[in-house]
Amino acid sequence: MTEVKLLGGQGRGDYAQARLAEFVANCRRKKMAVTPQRRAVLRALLESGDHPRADRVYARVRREHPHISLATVHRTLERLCEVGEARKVTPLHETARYDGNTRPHHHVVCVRCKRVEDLEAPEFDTLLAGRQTLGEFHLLGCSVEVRALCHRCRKRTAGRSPSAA
Amino acid sequence: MTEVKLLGGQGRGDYAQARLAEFVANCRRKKMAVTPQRRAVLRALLESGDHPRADRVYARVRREHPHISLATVHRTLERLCEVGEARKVTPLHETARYDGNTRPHHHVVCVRCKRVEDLEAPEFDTLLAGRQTLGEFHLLGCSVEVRALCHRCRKRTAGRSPSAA
DNA sequence: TAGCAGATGATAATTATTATCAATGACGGA
DNA sequence: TCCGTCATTGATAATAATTATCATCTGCTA
Repeated sequence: MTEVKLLGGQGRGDYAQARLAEFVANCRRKKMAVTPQRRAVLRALLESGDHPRADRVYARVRREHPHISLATVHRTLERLCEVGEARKVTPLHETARYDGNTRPHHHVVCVRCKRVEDLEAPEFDTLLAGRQTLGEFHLLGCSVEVRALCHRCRKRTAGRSPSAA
Repeated sequence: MTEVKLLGGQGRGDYAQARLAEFVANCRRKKMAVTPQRRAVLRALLESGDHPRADRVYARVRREHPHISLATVHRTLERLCEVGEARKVTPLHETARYDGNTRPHHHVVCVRCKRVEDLEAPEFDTLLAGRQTLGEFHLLGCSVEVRALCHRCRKRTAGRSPSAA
């Protein structure tokens, strides 16, 4: 059986404090303004151990910051992802794509042009194969999305590291 | 190096014909009406080897079927996924979720309530570790989404197999 | 501390998807 | 083969999430 570990919502307390301090330092380094709104959005994100949608973050930030705009929350979350302070748990293509191939398979997605190709990689499936459950979860299967740059996009892309990592 | 294989757009010609015949048979078995629209949508999906969005499918279907409604295309694609004739290449939660945890990790998502938990599974990453490219793709990393049922949802869910597989 | 580039708030616009509902047509039974 | 029923369709309105716009404001460097 392979090593897989569920992580509890560990984004609380000290961790949040440390990350917030790091964030300020990183902003200074990157010449990115440290505004109260940005701090508040990141704090709200770190304090909610789950994976909130923008509107949940908005609701939480408003408790301390009643004047913040929803647009700012959206913008800030995107910004945080760009600079590597957060991750967006969504596929690279925002809108639904459909696939007529019903055999089990995974996908490679170009992070730039969002082109999707099918990928056969039975290894991925075998990793969970022996396992029925994980903590309180009853496992059904898994989908792997391999992030990549296609040939064409690679030629045109300068280094903008964290957003793709 | 592990066995991973890119699949070309193999959804053409004979394959489409066979799948279409199967589809009709499956509909009969499941008492689901076989309408020209449904046939056309599935054919369009099979004929486009890529992973089209609903609007692309709509555009293609309209060439033969100028009166079809966009709503029907959306409905039909969803329906096809429900009965296992197609797959939706999108996370289970439609709207963006954000994650303040910047360590590399994956996710478990409950297919019913869409709850997301972090998952540490280095094994997944090692599978691609030795590999720089895959066909014309330059690899960057991968995200695994493990589909599961959380404890609470499991208790309330009757068997509706294909949509979750 | 002044000035400016970048950030914000308010709001409009856009985009994808779903809901509504009357009209239609697929399909099992006569 | 025809008929009645009920799922499906088309047209359109509604919803929901996100992005664009733009005037105003504010961190930050000099």
